[in-house]
Amino acid sequence: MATGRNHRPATRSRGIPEATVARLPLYLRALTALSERSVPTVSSEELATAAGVNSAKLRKDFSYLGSYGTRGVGYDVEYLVYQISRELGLTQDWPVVIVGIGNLGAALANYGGFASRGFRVAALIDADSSMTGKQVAGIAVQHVDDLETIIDTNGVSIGVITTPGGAAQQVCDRLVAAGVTSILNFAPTVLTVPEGVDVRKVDLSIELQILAFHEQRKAAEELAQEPPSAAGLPAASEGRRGDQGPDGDIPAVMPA
Amino acid sequence: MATGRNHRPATRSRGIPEATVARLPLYLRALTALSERSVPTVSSEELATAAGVNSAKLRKDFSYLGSYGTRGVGYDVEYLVYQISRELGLTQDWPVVIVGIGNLGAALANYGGFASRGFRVAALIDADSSMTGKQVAGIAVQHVDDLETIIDTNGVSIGVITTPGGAAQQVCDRLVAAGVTSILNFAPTVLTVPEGVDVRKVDLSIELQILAFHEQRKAAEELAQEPPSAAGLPAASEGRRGDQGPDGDIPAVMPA
DNA sequence: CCATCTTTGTGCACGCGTTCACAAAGACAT
DNA sequence: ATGTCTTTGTGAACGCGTGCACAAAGATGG
Repeated sequence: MATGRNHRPATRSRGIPEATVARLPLYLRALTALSERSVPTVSSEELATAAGVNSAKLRKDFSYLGSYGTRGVGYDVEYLVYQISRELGLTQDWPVVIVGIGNLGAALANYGGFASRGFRVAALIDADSSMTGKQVAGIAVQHVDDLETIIDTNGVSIGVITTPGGAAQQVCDRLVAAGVTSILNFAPTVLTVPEGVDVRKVDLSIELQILAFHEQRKAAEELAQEPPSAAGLPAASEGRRGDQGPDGDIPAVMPA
Repeated sequence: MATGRNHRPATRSRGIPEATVARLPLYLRALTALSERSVPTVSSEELATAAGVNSAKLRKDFSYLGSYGTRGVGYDVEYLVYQISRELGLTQDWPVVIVGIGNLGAALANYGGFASRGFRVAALIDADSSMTGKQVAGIAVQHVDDLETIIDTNGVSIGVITTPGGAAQQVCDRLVAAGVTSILNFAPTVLTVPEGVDVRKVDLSIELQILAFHEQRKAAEELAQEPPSAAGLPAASEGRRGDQGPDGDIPAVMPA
């Protein structure tokens, strides 16, 4: 995603593989839970199951950060929490703006998981004038006209876009021009940004479509395994699928 | 993310690589846009830029579905829309339940991108009795006590969890027991499910943490390259420059 | 101090996904 | 028909991520 031009070959940021970075927050959450239960140390095996990953993978991930474990014992929970937090940059304050205060924007504004991890909602911005001044999650919504000023005075470098698809690119451009260098995009649009700006995309409908694919596949498999019971229409159309259908193609069939 | 035991070995569902499946919805969206503009055919190069990917990758992706293009011309838009829709199982109706009608649940219920792609919100479910009967997105919220009945009578196989983290596993268990085999989880929890159930996770705070990591890295690099000038506030970046942003794109959204 | 036991850290092999680069296929003009 | 031009489809190479399996490191007990 991101730029319209092609990207570099899966950059390894400072030696830490992207895949590992993506898992660090997962470990952090599991560790935080342990910390709250005052558990002093944890083995790679335990932590791995808590985070839902393979223990070898976890150890390798940690090895990129340095050697923070003790053989025969495990990892010191508090120390690891600190190290991962530091690595992810969560020891500092990240002011964030949310643009587009519909249901989703409001949901994010209310989401507790942010504040607890160094993210502070600095401002809520919407294009609808009738929203301006309204309180959402205890914060007054501001008008999009003031976007640049807001970014500037708050030193915001991370922006969240929850506008309709049509407005996203335009908002993105303004955010970037105002100095934002990281964008979390919830709009169903491919954003084009200049070099040096990071974009991450969360697309609700895409996730569902991927699930549907697997769901369909499961249904088809089940049907195929089933004995010659009356599976829907018995007689069956003659050789359907005239030309297309990559070979062993099982047409769509609904389960449930 | 499922834990029970590990899942099929990164299964290539029916020969189509996971990575490709994850991109199909992206292509579909771009194609739909073209279709609405009555564009008859499109080349791999054009479609690739519209979808934000590499053209070679796109062609290879399509090659898994079969040979639907015409050399020297490109792909027939309408035909491709149909083929991908069919492949993803979007030609059929998928009833979906959303459990946990807070801000996020409401946002999803209102999200237009669902209905247009074969997904139908069959029911909204919440544990709070005072919510029961309330209309959200034109649908009456039902109580979680009736969860099993709702799943059963509507033939639901896909569930969306937007509850607080604490309730997620419990809800998940009930959904699965009632017959749901695909779950989209927005709660910040690692779900454990039996074999054969797919879970995809969307974690808002994880996405932000990944952005923070890269943001911090960019700031650090800039600082390192900068002459010993006072670099002001760490967060408020200023000097835009043609550096490289990481783009190896590993979504925090994981397959089960 | 030595033996044993636990758990980390990592070398290695394997497989998936990406990308390049090009031959084959078809369109189109002459 | 024949030649030229465009664009697909794919063989092959490469790089990243994963997981196994084990040696090294430290804890613990006698």
